[in-house]
Amino acid sequence: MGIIRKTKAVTTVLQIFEEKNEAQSVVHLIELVKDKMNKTTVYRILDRLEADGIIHSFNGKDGLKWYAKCKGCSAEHHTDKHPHFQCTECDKVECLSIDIKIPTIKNHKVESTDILLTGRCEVCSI
Amino acid sequence: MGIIRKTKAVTTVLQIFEEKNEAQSVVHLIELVKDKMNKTTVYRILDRLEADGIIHSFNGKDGLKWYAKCKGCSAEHHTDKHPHFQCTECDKVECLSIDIKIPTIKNHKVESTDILLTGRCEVCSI
DNA sequence: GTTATTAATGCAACTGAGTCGCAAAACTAG
DNA sequence: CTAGTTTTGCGACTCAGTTGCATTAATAAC
Ligand SMILES: [Mn+2]
Ligand SMILES: [Mn+2]
Ligand SMILES: [Zn+2]
Ligand SMILES: [Zn+2]
Repeated sequence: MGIIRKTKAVTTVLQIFEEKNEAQSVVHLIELVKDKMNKTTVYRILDRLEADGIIHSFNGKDGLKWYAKCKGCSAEHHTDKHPHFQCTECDKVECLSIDIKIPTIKNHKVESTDILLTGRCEVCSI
Repeated sequence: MGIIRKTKAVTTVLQIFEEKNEAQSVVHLIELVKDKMNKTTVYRILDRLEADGIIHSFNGKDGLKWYAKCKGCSAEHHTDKHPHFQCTECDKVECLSIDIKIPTIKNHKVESTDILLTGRCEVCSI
């Protein structure tokens, strides 16, 4: 599965991730490209890009869905797992390249870990 | 603010948390009491109970809002912070009383930490 | 117990993110 | 260029959560 055809819409969405180089909420993304494509298309393109290991998704503090570029993932192996930080002031999200140790929980099989830190970002904590 | 009047509806909601003694999704809670009160009332009661430090809220894996009883919190001090575990099979959520160390992130002021682990619970991992 | 005050509730309408089905358009292979 | 398949637009829909307002119920004062 995943991206098969490189359409104009796909290129437009990918360019946003390349240029801005930071996490994007779907709501914001839809706003950015609203003159170029339908919101349903945005959702579907993001789905395919994620299935291909090009971007990854997570939920922000207000429950909205966000996406950011992956580093070294493929359709088969989504290896780029990390926590996220969202600023309470400016709402920006950063992918954190820190490793947080999760202790084993007896009789439970942990399959995934979602960590969202919130607080003041570098710019907003001045 | 918080709970001021102990109404029938408030008592009903509180009883559910006392009896079941496990985390409840708002959607499930509304279903449980749908013959006794309006869904808006459920949302408002949960808000007030949370403001009073009696319950705490978090988002489950599918983005739905969940609540569970607090241990030792008050309206002023919400001290009962902990990660949650949601089963991918049965959807149940557990409050985990484990402590996960978050390293400091330079130039960032971390104010809160939301951790959701997903996987197989004790019952479902057999 | 009665009354006045104010908080809590019910109800209906609304909001907004995300989804679905289907016909039309755009790719790609041959 | 053509046929086969994927992608897109569009409109309608779903569903969790919210809002405004009129009504009801809890509490306190008397
Ligand atoms: Mn990330
Ligand atoms: Mn909990
Ligand atoms: Zn910021
Ligand atoms: Zn389970």
